[in-house]
Amino acid sequence: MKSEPDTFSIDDLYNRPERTEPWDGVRNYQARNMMRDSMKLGDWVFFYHSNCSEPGIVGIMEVIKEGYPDITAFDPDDKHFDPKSDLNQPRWYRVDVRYIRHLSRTISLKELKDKTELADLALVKRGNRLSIMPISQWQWDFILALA
DNA sequence: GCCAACGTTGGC
DNA sequence: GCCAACGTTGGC
Repeated sequence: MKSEPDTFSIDDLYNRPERTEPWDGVRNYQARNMMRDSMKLGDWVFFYHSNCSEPGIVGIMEVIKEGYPDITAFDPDDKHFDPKSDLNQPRWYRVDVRYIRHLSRTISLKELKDKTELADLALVKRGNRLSIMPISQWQWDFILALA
């Protein structure tokens, strides 16, 4: 899962009550589908810092609540308000995540791109702007071993 | 700040 | 259903 550290960093997550945060404001259907359908209680997730001086994976968090309607879509004062999201048929979903730990160092995007073993990782594929992407167990283990 | 690579919108 | 225009993402 990506986040811009200027907006919400892994340190921000660490400092939240219960070190927990609803991952709201996502307004992309593919990312929505993953939160609504694929991410399961207890799943571990890499926290990725995007749009910053050193983009890369910085830590690990855990899904502590599976997909449920993102109520920020119903709030006209919210930055991510979507008038087309119906209360009875919500368009957007979110999951809750909890901080697990920082990695011992940032695994930079550059380093991930340089590993031929990770050629199939969605994150390093050209033009991929999705803020939530799948990862295989094998890829997960490989990346963790780099830290 | 630039710009490539998207995703969305809306006229037709 | 097509596609041009527009907005956003995010690396660099």
